[in-house]
Amino acid sequence: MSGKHSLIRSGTTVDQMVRAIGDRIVTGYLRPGEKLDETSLAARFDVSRTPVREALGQLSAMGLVERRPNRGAIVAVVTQEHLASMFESMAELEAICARFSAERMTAAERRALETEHQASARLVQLGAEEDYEYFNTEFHSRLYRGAHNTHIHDLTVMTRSRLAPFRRAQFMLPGRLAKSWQEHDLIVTAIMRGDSVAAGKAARDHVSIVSEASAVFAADDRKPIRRDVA
Amino acid sequence: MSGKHSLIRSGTTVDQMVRAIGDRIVTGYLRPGEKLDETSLAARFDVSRTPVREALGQLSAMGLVERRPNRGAIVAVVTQEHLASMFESMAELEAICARFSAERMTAAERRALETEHQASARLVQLGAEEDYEYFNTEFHSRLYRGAHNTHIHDLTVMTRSRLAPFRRAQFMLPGRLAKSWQEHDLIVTAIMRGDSVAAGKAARDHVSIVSEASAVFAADDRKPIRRDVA
DNA sequence: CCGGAGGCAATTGCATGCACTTTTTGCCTT
DNA sequence: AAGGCAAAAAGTGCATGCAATTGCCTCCGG
Repeated sequence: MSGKHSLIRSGTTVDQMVRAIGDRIVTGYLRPGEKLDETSLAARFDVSRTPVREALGQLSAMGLVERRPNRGAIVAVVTQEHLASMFESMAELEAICARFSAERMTAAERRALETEHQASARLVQLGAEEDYEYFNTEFHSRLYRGAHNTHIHDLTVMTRSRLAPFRRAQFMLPGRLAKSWQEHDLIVTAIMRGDSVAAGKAARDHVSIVSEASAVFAADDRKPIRRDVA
Repeated sequence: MSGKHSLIRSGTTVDQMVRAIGDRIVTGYLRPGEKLDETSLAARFDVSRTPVREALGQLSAMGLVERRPNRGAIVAVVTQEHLASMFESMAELEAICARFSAERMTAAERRALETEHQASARLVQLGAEEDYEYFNTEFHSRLYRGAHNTHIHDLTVMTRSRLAPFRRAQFMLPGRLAKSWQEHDLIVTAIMRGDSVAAGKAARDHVSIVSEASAVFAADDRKPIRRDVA
């Protein structure tokens, strides 16, 4: 949510805290279950506890942080079951975006999607994981925007960010890039010919496969939590 | 979001404020665009500004209020376009829930759904708007829970609450109760026979119709508030 | 009569302080 | 030595205070 605000280079300390802490969670620098001590965070960012508290409250409202009254906040811990439910939701949301994209993308949007997608083929050949990941993100963002529905866009982006910590691992899997590109290709092809049903299905399958890949890592990765905020 | 927390009879002042203010927004007591003055709210609920501020921050993260740095908070104003996008999203979300419900509801859940639905027929005959609305909410909640997917559940509940201010008006439309019941009946029937496609379609259509009904009211009803939002 | 500069009141943003809750530590008992 | 209890330490929750920003009002010049 708050889609428009996230673009703003906000001056308020609270928003900076939300972004700072949120980023660290989403990028996996802060791991699920890790304790978020108000005083330490305040010291770490050189602000008072108030903005940190407000930020934790907002992150809690977003689901990234879990707050136990009087007992502090921790990075939200997701159970296997909840993780699965998020991936399943993600698949459905992406399916909706792809379906709507197939029906509603403007000519310019279709062109841009296809162009960028074709360009990314080069990155697959080179095995440029990092760069491909960037294109991958951009690719999916195009689908979300192409749906021309701000609320679905917000829900999807939000869900995606909550899944982010569990997705990074997948790229270590060998052959993943080529597979991903082919799946994208199915989606693009369907969208280009305006086949909303096929686009939806292709997008859903794409996420499902990512989900399976990530689930493997989610299983073990979770034990060694205790770690201090630097 | 924060699905589990919302059930807790939370002792913390901030959560009480979130519920108090959030309820007033959702029920339409506070209208979109209305100014939310920290000091007044603090005085009104007899707490200091701090919990009010935190509550406003969280509500802002949820999208119920809009916050302009240094310029105060207002109840979120939704444009016609955004409203439409939320209704469309709602239709898709409900479709997903109905689809999953058709596939996954336990025997007990199906039984309860059908029983309650049949019981509500009586309320239609009586024209008991208020009571029917309660059943209606319960009916939809059953669908969300029946999907057995906590994240979809959260997204749906959240979207529903944001639409709440725009839905109340629809019940003034004559014949609405009977129509609503018949649409519910289509959904229930499809779910009972495990027809996920039909259930999804019926649910989507149901919301779409509500959407059209509400749009009428959204059009005029909203002017006299103070629309200084860009 | 209109438009803009300056100042004032109102309001927000953040820091600090204090009370209360939880957790830890150390001692005593068994 | 293990368990339990109590006091201290740590950390959270909320109130209050002060600086900073905004919006308004006035007054002046054109």
